[in-house]
Amino acid sequence: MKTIEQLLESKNIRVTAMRLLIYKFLAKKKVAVTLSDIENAFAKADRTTLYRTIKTFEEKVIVHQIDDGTGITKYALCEEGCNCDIKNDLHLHFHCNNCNETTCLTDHKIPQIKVPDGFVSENVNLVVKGICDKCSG
Amino acid sequence: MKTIEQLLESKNIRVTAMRLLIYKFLAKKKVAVTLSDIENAFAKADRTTLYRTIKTFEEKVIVHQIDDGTGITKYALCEEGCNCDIKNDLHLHFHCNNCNETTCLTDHKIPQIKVPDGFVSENVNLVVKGICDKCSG
DNA sequence: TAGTAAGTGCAATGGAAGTGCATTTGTTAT
DNA sequence: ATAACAAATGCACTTCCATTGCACTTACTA
Repeated sequence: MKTIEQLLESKNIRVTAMRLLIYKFLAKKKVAVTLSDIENAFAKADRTTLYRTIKTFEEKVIVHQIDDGTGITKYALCEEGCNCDIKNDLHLHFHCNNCNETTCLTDHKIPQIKVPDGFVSENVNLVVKGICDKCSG
Repeated sequence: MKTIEQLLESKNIRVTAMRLLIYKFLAKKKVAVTLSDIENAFAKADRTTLYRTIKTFEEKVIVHQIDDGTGITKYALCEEGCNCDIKNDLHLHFHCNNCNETTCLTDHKIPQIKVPDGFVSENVNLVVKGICDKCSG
């Protein structure tokens, strides 16, 4: 079990107080968060710092970006077994039309998609929308 | 073979010069277009008009909206057999990472996606990214 | 411990989406 | 045909999120 510090160092990211806090925040959340969510959680910190921290995490494949169709980009920690690189998230996401939360369904792999001749598939973005487990209960 | 006028009338949309032009523009294009694309094509017309025209078309299920992950919403004509309603496009889309164009793969249906217990799937957004036929040639 | 590279905060910009209101155009009933 | 009404269009403006430039501070390194 790596500490967060070790994780960051292993990816050549300098350990700072801010980054640890943001990492912990993301880890605590089970769902994908927007930049505003982070901003609200750390009202004292500047928006730019949060933005750039997330971008750094993204580059170093600590978080992945999710476009769930709300028009606002969300972010979630890459899981242990998450082999998404910068451009590819290989699992699917679920967006709840009720509570507006987006969840990573890490262990649900995206089925192989056939594309027409001449098209080369590099990666796939798949968002399922509906009602999540908390809201359907 | 319906004329465009007949098509619009059948959906209770008033036929105007602008709407005919925009429809023809969409029909000529094989790929999904952004509002800016339309704006550039009709420089004399006001952006608001184009915006509201597209929104009208969308409501009346003449075009469908596509979120291809670029952050900019695109629009494409619903095909003859396209049974997408306002909220659901049932086919998948291909986004070319090279030319940045998004194509409807109308005859490629989205496979059934399994979601965990408690989750209710209402619709699915699936965008395949890669290299399109024009760019891979 | 000085010097440098990276991180942070403030201010400002840009792009796309959306809205209010006045004006014009089209439709309908007399 | 034309008056009266409804819908469409154009202009101006606003909002929201994403992004960048620059100054300042903090952290690593020789």
